[in-house]
Amino acid sequence: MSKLRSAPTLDDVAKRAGVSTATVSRCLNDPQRVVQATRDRVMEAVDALGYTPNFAARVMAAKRSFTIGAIIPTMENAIFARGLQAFQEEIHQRGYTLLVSSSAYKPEVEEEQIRTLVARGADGLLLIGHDRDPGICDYLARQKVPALVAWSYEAEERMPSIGFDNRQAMMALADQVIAFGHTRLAMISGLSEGNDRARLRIQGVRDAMAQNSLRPENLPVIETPYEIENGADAFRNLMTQDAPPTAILCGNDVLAVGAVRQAAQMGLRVPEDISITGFDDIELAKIVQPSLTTIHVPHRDMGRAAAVELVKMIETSSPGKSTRLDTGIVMRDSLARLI
Amino acid sequence: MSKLRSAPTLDDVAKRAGVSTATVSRCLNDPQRVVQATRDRVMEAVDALGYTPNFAARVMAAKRSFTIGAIIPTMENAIFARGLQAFQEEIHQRGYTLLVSSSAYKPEVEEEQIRTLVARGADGLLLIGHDRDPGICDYLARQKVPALVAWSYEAEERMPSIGFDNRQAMMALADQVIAFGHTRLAMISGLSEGNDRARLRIQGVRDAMAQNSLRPENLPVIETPYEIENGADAFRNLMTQDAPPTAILCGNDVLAVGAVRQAAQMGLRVPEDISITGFDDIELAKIVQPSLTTIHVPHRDMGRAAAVELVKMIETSSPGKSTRLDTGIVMRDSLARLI
DNA sequence: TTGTAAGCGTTATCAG
DNA sequence: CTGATAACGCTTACAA
Repeated sequence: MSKLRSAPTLDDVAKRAGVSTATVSRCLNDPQRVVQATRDRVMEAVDALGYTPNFAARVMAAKRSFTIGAIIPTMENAIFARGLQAFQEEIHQRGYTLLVSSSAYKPEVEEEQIRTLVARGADGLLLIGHDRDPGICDYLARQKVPALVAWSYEAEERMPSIGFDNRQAMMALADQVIAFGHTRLAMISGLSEGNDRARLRIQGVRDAMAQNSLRPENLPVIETPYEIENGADAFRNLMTQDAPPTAILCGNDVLAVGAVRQAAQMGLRVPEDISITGFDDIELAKIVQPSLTTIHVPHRDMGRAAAVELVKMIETSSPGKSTRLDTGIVMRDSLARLI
Repeated sequence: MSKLRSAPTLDDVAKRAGVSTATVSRCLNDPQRVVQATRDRVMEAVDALGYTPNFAARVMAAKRSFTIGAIIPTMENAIFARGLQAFQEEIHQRGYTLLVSSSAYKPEVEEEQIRTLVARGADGLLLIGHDRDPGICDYLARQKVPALVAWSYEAEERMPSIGFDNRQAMMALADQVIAFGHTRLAMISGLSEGNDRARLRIQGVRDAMAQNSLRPENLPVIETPYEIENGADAFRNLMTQDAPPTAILCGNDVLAVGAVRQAAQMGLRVPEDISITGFDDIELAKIVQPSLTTIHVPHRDMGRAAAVELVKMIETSSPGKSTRLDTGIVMRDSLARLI
């Protein structure tokens, strides 16, 4: 009948300390509610036995997991790494643990992950971007699991968000490009379906063109997954057509790096022969040659702010409030001034 | 008494389908054990109610979580990203979910994470490298939680491992460097304390020197955390001494990239004035100029193999067997031939 | 301040 | 093939 070297339980600790399980539980969760003497005895028992509370049991009883789930489109490239790290540090400080999973940019995978995380008792969820099936928002509302959107800011959306204005950021950059005398623009974008960031960035370029009397409908746009190779392919594609562009705006730094490399491969000088811009300002942007003119995104600030807000939503049952962070243009070497 | 729009439970489903909870449970876990007719009725109820099983309850009852935990030193740079992604894909295919956390290269954090993951009912653990307190291995053994080490191969260690021979890989590279005529070597390493990969890579360089009649004790080694900036600082340090080296071997690509950038900053040409090598062959290695001569590590294969092995350990209670993967030297542009 | 005992939502063992 | 029912380990009223 003896549990052969299995994990010690509350009961074991209670017995060894000569108290009830309730008291042990209190010692662990709210130490002030038990007198010093018993507390000492209990704690002694706890680490004599090497006791660790069983998480599943705790979640079931408390209906609270101190776990926050995050679903990001990808872990492979660095886009989300830094912000997530900051998010993690911040919630950890507040006593929460982070569960990360990646959806590979697939809506149906994201949905499955959301359900999994909720079933696992996540107290709150961090999601990327606003584009998703309303049904899943209903689900979250019904389950009363607070969710916060990051990497995108949109006050009018149903879920609160912490991020930046993707359209406006890209519009500012395109504006700059045009101010430098470029009139033949092109764009290498991420897949815009189900990805509001990608969609809004394209829109930003178009809006800048319209504002500057260029014809947005003439903007060549290639949509492709965010991979270096794809950026390279798209670049070749764009440059081998008649009247190639003088400036290519890329949906993110990864695509831009691919474009820069392909340019070198084709014997084109950047930015003398062709200007290329990025978005995100990840580490790569500084390292590639020439270094990338790009949009700086405050990854760490965003992660931290998201953490603070989400924890607040969880702990006060507040609906959550949206915050818009600023981005800025980082001028480096991949954009040429024509005039 | 009505549960106001709370998550539906097994009981709710059972009632709606007019069966017992046991039957519903069986429908979900082992459908063959219940006849088509009832199964249909149950399934209808399941998705009419939008039922998702409560994970904590399931874990408690089944003592099985279909969760695998992985603790990696860092998520910030790309070193582990690719391998982990492959690992995740592979276990997901086998019905497991991955829980990732990062230890920031701190042994005490890793230990805490291990305990947390075990408390959460992880069925198995993926750990990086062999260097850790034996106490924690005892703990894992006592809890009967299988653990597998990756990124390092060492048949003699207590835990089974899937990885490569860090010493030998680095030795081969150093050998090549020496064969190219370099005699004044230096090394920029990661912090070797608690990091067997770093330690063994240093050893590899020393062994190659000894084998080639150079004096290993003369090798200048700077140990520093794996960050680009640190690689740059170390490089400056090394190059501003008397009789600077002609080749610097870096503990990984991140440090090497820092060194390359600092070289440019100091007006030194790579590889004409100074040769620099990396380790890992992450994406960065191809992008930096000049591209990095480095050690290629089969990240994805390693991740996949680790997944297969760990799941096997979990499902068959086998002790696990170690596998050594091959690495290779990738010759690019950052290493010069002197003779 | 501490103890008792009723859940929490599953799975699994028996019977039927 | 299906139904009761006893765990699983913890939290939390409620009592003492």
